[in-house]
Amino acid sequence: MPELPEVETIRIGLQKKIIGLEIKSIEIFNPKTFQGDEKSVLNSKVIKTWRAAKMLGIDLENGKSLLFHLKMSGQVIYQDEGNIFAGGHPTLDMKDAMPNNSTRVQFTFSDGSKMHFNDQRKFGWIKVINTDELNENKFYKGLGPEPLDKSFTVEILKERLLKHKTWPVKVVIMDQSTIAGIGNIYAAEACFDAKLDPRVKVSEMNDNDFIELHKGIIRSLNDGIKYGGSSRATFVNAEGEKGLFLDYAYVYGRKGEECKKCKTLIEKIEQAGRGTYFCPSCQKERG
DNA sequence: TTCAATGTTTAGAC
DNA sequence: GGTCTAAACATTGA
Repeated sequence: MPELPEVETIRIGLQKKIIGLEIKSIEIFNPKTFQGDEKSVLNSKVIKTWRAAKMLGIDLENGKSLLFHLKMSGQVIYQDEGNIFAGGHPTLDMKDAMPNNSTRVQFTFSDGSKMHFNDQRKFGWIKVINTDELNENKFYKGLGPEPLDKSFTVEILKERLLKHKTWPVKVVIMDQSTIAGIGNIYAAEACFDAKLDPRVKVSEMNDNDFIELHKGIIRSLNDGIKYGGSSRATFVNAEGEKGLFLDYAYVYGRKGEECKKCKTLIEKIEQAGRGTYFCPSCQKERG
């Protein structure tokens, strides 16, 4: 499940490869995945790549931009002479020949290299927009502050969270309009890191909780980037297999397993229709 | 066979 | 409008 760190890993990889290249052709295998006029992005140089929350952007010289959203099962796989670069949802077939049966869109660049947008569940999308109309994009417009930006301070976190005083902390940090880019996995991990019970309401948090949560969010996201960078960014062999992805998680997906810190069994509850994992001992509810 | 899983959008109820 | 719930999207695997 690609979240902010996975998308950032992809962006860093693409940045090194495609700046200055032109898209020569686009093959669309699943029409719903690609929105907009694909011809309008051909034969124009890539000038910039960027990321906002879990959205990836590629700006072109002709004033058009491509927006990507991987949703739950998207992957971006880039291939040039002898190299494969892949990021996103980890599956075994990532390292196989492309396109495969989850490939939805294929881009061919001016140097002959190819980029594939794979998406098992077809929830992800690619959109063509005018670069200067990005601010009108509904998703982009509604985003909260970037948690890895230097300007994201404890004060900002507190201010954003207090907009939803009655919400449980884990639910509120997943809300894209409150903070950008945190999904179910990192929300759970950030709470664990901050030793916060995910059910604690914002109104029940004290100053120390905000400080710890701020650290927890940044630490788990950075760990994710580090992890993505080291194990998936440039794999050429069997890396990218399922198990690797969540090996570093303390609580996510570990129901009934021992907490890595205190050996208490990890519990799972439901919050806002999503699974929440936590250690009942390390993450104590406030009194 | 049914159901949970994921991120986001959209719709509806209070 | 805030807040909450649920369905929808597509697919897989338990």
